[in-house]
Amino acid sequence: MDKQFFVDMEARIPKGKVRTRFAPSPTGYMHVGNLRTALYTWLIARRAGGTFIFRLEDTDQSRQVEGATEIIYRTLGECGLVHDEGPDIGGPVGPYIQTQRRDLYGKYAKLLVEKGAAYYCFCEKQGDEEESAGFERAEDPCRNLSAAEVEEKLSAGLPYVIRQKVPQEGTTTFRDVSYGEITVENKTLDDQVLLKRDGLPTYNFANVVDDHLMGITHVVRGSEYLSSAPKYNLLYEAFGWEIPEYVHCSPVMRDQQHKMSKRHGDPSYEDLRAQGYLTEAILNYVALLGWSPKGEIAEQEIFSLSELAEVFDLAGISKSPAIFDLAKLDHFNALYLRAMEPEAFAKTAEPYIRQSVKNPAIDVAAVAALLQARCEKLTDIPEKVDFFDALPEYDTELFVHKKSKSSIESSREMLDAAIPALEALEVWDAESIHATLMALAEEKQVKNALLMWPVRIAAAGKAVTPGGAVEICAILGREETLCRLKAGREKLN
RNA sequence: GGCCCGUUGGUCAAGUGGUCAAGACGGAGGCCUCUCACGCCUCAAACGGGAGUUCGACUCUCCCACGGGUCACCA
Repeated sequence: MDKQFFVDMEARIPKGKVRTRFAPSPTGYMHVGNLRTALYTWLIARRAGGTFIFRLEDTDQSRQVEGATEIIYRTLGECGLVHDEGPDIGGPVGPYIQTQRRDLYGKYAKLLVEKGAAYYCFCEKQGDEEESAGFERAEDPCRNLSAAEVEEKLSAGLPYVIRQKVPQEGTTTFRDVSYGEITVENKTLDDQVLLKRDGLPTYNFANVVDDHLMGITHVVRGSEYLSSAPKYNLLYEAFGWEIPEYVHCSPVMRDQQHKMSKRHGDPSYEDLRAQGYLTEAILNYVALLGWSPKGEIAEQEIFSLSELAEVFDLAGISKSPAIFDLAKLDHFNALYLRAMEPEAFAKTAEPYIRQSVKNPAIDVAAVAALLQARCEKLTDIPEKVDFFDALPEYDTELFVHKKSKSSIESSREMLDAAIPALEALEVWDAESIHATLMALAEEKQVKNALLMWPVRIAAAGKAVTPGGAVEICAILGREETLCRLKAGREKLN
C-alpha cells in the first residue's frame, strides 16, 4: 500500500496545542443542545489558548437539509464562537468537509483490514427486520474469509462494506473527563460498519480518522455517543494512534423524559432570538445548563462570553441531564436588558416600540427608559406601550382603585383640579409636571396616589402602565395629555 | 430485553465522611412607591428506597426502583 501517503498525512498534524472541533451534520437547525456543545467546545479551546475547528459531517447524503449549513454558520457567528480553521477559511489539515475527504477513509479502512482490525463484508444490507442475516455478527462468515476469497469476491465486483473486527474476548476501558473510567465487555460490542457500500465512511469511522488527522485533543460531544466510545478506542489502538480526551455532555431536556427537539417545537437559537431574547443571555443561560463554576465563583451566575473563556473548567461539567427552563432564561434576559446602557437599550428596543407606537412625536428614548426595568423579553414591549399611540377604550371602573383610595367621585375632583393646573404650565417636562401635581396634592391635603391615579388612568386608559402619571404625561405632550384628561373627566359625568 | 450512564427542593445547582445541606429561578409574604415593575427584606421547599462500611454518611460499597442513552450501510 501507499505507505508514503500515511506518513505524509501524519506529518501535517499540528502538535502540542489543545485543539477542539465542533462537527455538526447539516441536517437541521441549531437546537439548544447543539449550541451548548459548540459553546463548551469553543470554551475549552479558548481557555487553553488552543485552536477551535469547524468541520462539516455530511456523509449522509440522504439527510441533507438545504440551508442548514448557513444557519449553523450564522448562529456560531452571532454567538461569537469564531473558529480558527474550517471549510470557509481553510487550515493546515483540510479539507474540513467530509465528503471532500472521501478518498481518505477508504485508504484508512483498508489499512485497518491489513492490520487485522477490520474485514470486508459481502452480506446483504441489513433489512428492516431485527433478524438481519440470521446469525450473530460474530458468526458472520465474512469475518474469517481468506485473502484469496476476498480477492475473488472483490474482482467479481460484489458490493461490500468494511466492518470493524471487534475482539470477542476481554474488555475495553475508556476514560471520559466527566464520567471517569468505563469498562465494557467486548462481546457486547458490535462489528460496526466503517465504510459504507457507497464508499463513504460512517460517522463512527470518519470521526476517528478525522479527529486524529486534525490533531483533535478533546472530543466534545453528546452523551449519546458514550456507548460507542469503546469501539472508538479499539480503532485508535488498532491504528496505533493516541486517544484524545473525551468530554461527553448529557443532553438538554425539554422535560423529564424528552430531549429538546424541533419535532416538539422546542426553540432553536434563532427561535429564541425571535422570541425577544438577547444572544448574551441565551449563551449565559445555556452555559449554566450542565456546567457550573467551582470555588470562589461558585455563586456567580452572570458571565460574559469572555469571562467564561477565562474560568470554564472541565471539572464543572455535570453528568446528569438538565431541563431547559424558559422562566429562568427570562430572568437572565431581564438582567441583561437592565444592565445595558440606556442608549443601547433604546436602540435595540426601538423596533419593538415602533411596532405599536407609530406616532413620530413620541420620544422613543423616553419610552425605552420606562421599559428598561419592566420587560423580560423584547417581545413584551409592543403591548405595553400601545396606549401612547391611541387611547384605548376603557371603562370608568378603572378610576376606582382601592389601595389609592381612588373613586369615581375623587377622580372627578382630582381631574377638575389637575387639568387647569397643568394647562397653566409654561414648560412641559417631567420635572415641572411632577412639581405641579405634587404641589396640588399638598394643597388639597390628599395623598399623592389619590391624585396620580386618575391622571394616569385618563392619560393612558390602562390599569397597568410602564411609568407613572408624570412620565406618561411628559411623553404624551401637552396637547395630547390635556385632551385625554378632559375626555376622561367627561366620562365621569 | 442486553450493555452503559444518571438520581440533592417544582427547575438549574453547590457540596466531595462530621455543614442548622449554599446560591439562583419560580412561589408566598412584606418594605419602597403616582399603577406596574425595579430594588431591598423574610418565608416555604431537597439528599429516590433498602442493606452494609464507619464513632459518624448526601458523600464509600452492594442491591432495588425510577429516568436516560445505545444496540443502523443516521449522525
